[in-house]
Amino acid sequence: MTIEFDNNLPIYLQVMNYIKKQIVAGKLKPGDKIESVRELAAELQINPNTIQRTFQELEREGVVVTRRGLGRYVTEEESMMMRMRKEMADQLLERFVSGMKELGFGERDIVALVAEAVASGSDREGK
Amino acid sequence: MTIEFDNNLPIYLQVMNYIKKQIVAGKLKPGDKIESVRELAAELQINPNTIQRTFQELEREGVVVTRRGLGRYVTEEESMMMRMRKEMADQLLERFVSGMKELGFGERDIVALVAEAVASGSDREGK
DNA sequence: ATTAGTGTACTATTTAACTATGACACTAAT
DNA sequence: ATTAGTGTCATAGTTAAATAGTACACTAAT
Repeated sequence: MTIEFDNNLPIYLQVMNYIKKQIVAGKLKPGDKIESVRELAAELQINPNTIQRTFQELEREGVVVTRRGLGRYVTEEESMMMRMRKEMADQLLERFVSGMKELGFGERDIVALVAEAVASGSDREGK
Repeated sequence: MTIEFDNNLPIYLQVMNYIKKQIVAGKLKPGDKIESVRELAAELQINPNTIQRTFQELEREGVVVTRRGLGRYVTEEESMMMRMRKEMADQLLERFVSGMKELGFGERDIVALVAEAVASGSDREGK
């Protein structure tokens, strides 16, 4: 379990996204206990202070809940999950489409390229 | 002519992308003169040193050519343009598709969402 | 009470990005 | 020769991110 770090983006933001994705994808479910600050820091080889900041932000966003002395847990608010998923997807979509248009790609090109990219490197879907 | 700056990404990288997009989209053509360091700095309200760094990187990548005392010009290498366009599109595509999959979207969903997003907010294309 | 595992807080240091300023070298036009 | 507009370089200072190390408070289990 490692993260590919992009040097041009703050680490704490990248870890935030890493956690969010795990939640949205269902790998972390509402109420699940999250790794401790020190554990995650050791695992990702990051300073504990940086992980602390990561979780502070996630708590500010309402994604996780802290029980002092016990640990951190994924929020039980189901609506939060759906909202997060939609927000993150919308952002990905918007950036991608506007980016491609800025490169001069037409609408048909964009759809075709996605269809192609999505097909390669994956099994055939059921009917 | 302004850039929407994202605080989480270095300015010089954002300006680099801004220039590259202009070239790839044909708004800047091979051999075209580019705004001077001081001009662009004033226009974007950025320190000239930051713009200088932007262009240093662009030159290192072979995107622009410098004629000392004269100014900077878009490279004449046509192949460079095509390569850049493909590289930037591939990167956008890859990040988008892998991002959506990490959020738990299926292949059909992804294509459908793009088709929808691409259609809204744009004129009807000719046949 | 003690212990181990939590979150939290604080100070100090390093590094990269950005800014602010000033100066110098080259080129073309006058 | 002078001038204006280029790119280039150098020094210094500010800020945010990340690190390093230490310490404290809370909780559950023993």
